[in-house]
Amino acid sequence: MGRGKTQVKLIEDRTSQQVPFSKLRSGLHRKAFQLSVLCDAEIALVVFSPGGRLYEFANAG
Amino acid sequence: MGRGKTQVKLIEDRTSQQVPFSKLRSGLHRKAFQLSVLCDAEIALVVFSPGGRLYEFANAG
DNA sequence: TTGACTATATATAATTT
DNA sequence: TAAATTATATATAGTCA
Repeated sequence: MGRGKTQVKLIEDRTSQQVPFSKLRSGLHRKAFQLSVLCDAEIALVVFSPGGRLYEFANAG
Repeated sequence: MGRGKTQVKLIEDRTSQQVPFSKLRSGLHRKAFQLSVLCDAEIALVVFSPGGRLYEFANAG
């Protein structure tokens, strides 16, 4: 998306991963939230960054 | 998205939830996959539909 | 950097078949 | 009708402050 078309392939450089990781993770979280609200779905989402940091989303349904 | 703007609020009618649920769940899965590949992230995603069906995505990192 | 912008790719609501 | 299409809303890659 955006100005360039992205290949779904590994961004090799760890530093270059950081901004995309942050943006995509945040978008994924938003989508999970929307699905949970719109369709009354229970969702758990767990993401570990390459650096080993944990991010999670969960709703109680 | 699409032709109408969607409110982030519960679709009350269970039948009317079904198509959006299927589309949004599939989009969420795709986004999770993209994040896992692009940024070498480990992700687990668990979704229960209102009907109690389980959908999951996980990558081994 | 971290965040804002914006041009453009993508996702999807409504529609059609 | 379930799948394909299409028009449009949304997400985001690249850019810049």
